[in-house]
Amino acid sequence: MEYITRIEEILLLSVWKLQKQAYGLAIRKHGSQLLNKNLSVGAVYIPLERLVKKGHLSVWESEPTQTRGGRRKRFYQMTSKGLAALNTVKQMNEEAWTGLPKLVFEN
Amino acid sequence: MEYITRIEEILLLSVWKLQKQAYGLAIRKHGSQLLNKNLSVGAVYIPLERLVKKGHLSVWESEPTQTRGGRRKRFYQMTSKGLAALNTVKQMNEEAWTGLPKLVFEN
DNA sequence: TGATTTGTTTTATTTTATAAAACAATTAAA
DNA sequence: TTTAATTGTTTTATAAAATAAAACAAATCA
Repeated sequence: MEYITRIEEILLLSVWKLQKQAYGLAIRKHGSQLLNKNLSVGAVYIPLERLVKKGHLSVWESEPTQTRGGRRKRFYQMTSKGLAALNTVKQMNEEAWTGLPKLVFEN
Repeated sequence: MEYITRIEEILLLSVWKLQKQAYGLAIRKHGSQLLNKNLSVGAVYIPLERLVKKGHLSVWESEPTQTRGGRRKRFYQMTSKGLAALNTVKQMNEEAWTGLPKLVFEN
């Protein structure tokens, strides 16, 4: 079983969250918020296209809209394979975190 | 805030789980079980040393033991910085997973 | 003393992540 | 109607991370 990287998980979660609004820059914004860190443009588009290539996402392009700079957008959509990968990583995480000694912090 | 990679998370979780038994090969075995995938030796030792360098883990070397092949071991131990990083990734994950549309699978 | 076992380190390569710049197409403003 | 601003994607060049495989090391067993 191949596992997905952290950025792939973030992007899949973002696409799933944004549903019909999941295009590059929106995904970038959402992912940056999740990570609390400004993702660069390339840091988003490149793994997004990799996810498409691997079959975790599918893609369709919209028409331009009549707002300033409203170019066509490249929308991403989860595939069942993508959903399955997200589910796998979730289960893996839950498993990894069970039965652990508590984390204790002395600030 | 820098975030840790998936393999770093797995390794930190393994070290924390194994407590006083956390040396290279044991970590490799535990991490492989978590990922359900055979991690190669390099896939473990290299990021482990990176975690040491970054201050998430500390290290001490044991004496050899009187069992066959019982060489000295290089034991890893969580630092407070490592615990904090684990905690951060946990919170990030919980946040990312809340308020999401349910994952539904049609098998 | 040679084989086996357990362990770490090194090397070479592929994959991923990233920043930054380039490119494109739209509307707003001068 | 030309120029500027805006929103968006693609490309490029580089650094960092992941990985497999081989090399190396030191112990006991037969």
